[in-house]
Amino acid sequence: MEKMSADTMKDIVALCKRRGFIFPASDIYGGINGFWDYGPLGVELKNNLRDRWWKDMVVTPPIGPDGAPIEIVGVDSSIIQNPRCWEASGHVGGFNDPMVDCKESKKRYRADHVFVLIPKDGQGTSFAFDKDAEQSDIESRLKKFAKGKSASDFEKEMLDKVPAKMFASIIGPDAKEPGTLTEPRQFNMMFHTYVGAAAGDENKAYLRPETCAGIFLNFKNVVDSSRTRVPFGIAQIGKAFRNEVTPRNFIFRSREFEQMELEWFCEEEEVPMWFDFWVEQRTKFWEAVGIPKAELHFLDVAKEDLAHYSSRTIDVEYRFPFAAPGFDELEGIAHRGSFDLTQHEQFSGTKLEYFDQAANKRFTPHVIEPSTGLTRGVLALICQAYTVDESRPSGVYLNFQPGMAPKKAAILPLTAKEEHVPLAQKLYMDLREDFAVDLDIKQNIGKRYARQDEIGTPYCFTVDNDTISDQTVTVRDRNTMAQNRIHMDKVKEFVKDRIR
RNA sequence: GCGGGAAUAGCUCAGUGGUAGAGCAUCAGCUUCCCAAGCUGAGGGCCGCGGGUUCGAUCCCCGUUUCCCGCUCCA
Repeated sequence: MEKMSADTMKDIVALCKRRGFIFPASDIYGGINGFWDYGPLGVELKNNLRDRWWKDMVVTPPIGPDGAPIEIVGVDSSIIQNPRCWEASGHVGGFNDPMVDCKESKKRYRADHVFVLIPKDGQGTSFAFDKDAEQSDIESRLKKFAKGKSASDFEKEMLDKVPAKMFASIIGPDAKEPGTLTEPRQFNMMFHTYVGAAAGDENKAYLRPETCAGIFLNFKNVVDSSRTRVPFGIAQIGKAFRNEVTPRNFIFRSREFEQMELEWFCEEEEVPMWFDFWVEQRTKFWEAVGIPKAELHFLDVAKEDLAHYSSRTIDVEYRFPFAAPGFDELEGIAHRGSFDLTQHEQFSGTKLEYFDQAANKRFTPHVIEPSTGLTRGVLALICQAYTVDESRPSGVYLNFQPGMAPKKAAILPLTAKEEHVPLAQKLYMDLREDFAVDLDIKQNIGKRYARQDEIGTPYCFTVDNDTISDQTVTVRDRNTMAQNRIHMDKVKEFVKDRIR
């Protein structure tokens, strides 16, 4: 397989559009930044990955360390919730960073990460510094530009606390002239909307920036209604929305995306064991859907980079072509502690403790969260499958793991002759009861194989003259292009054996 | 949000101040017992959108949107 590069992305994007996997949203209007639509094959691929995740999590959850299957149930919560839930989660206050741009240095700063030295006498210019600036740098800069004043002549104030009218006299951290800093602008990652006809602050609501909140909000409902016992998990798949500053890299960072999240509730003492368990399980999942372990990277997120709620996070990263030879995040497995349940308990006034009847104790479970982007997963599958092969007519094929392929098989009469078509139709009608399959009658066989290669169909079953006499068809393998004969009655079993 | 580049058929791209082309794809027919995407033909674009200059703009200028690259950002 050819080495991945940033250029590969262009070819992948073109193929995705040409063959109906992914289109720009609002394409005929010129698109809209950060939004993408899934076409006929894209939606099949996405559903396959989604269904596989759901099956592995909710329908047939993994075997636990004690040898018994663990317990996971699903929910499907609303995208819009009571806005107070986002205050509890920290999204309203937490990701509302005021940003400042410098017109001179073209740099952007978080206003709460920059401090300003303001002259105590109110005269002359003020100096802005990054919060991590070295004391020696501060002094040398003052010596150079402060006209005889020293550090003791200044008051320190964070930039986001400085009134906007004073900005004209501030020299930015990387600037030489005063007045180049723009006024702080709020960058809130959450989309907001209004519930009801009248638009006003009192009915402002948010589109969820992640699906997990809907799980925590329903923790009590699930426990009360489903006979689940800690340890157990609640899974959810759904859309989430983030007003990304810069959507980039095709569907990798988009403003509307789809998540598959599991919140695993357990006792605090068992967290390390379950954490390792989930890292292993999730790795197996990605391998099973066609991502080799060699293309994955496990990043133990450094303490200083951890989200406020997490004491440990492992990012499962994939070698996306735009990141190669590096990696970018595909899934995050986070220990969220009891942060969410505690927060929602406080903000809602509803007890979210768990009562263990056997041990007769009451506690707030800790949470391990394997959270992955379904749409990022789709991109990873496409990138992984994309294989250049100059020797074949299509020049490229998609090497999907058969279970993930949008079409599991194509049924092709070798010619459009009367004898071949009815047999192919019969096989098609039989197979489509169980699998997504194509029946393609038109044009010569080479063209049809090439077309199936390009959309990643793993098997082509071809009806020829021998089929008429002995009911066998050829199976043509996408990756090897090799052919074998099997009986028509065995075709369904053949496919079934290979798609899991 | 900043800087740079790009925008012409579904895709990849040529092209010229006088209202457009190729290859592939799609469709029809032919051919073909298996990679021959071979042969013949057809459909398809007010050249991203809006302004300006000009007798006339796909081409020159400005704005805008989208995409790509680099920053920034990514709780």
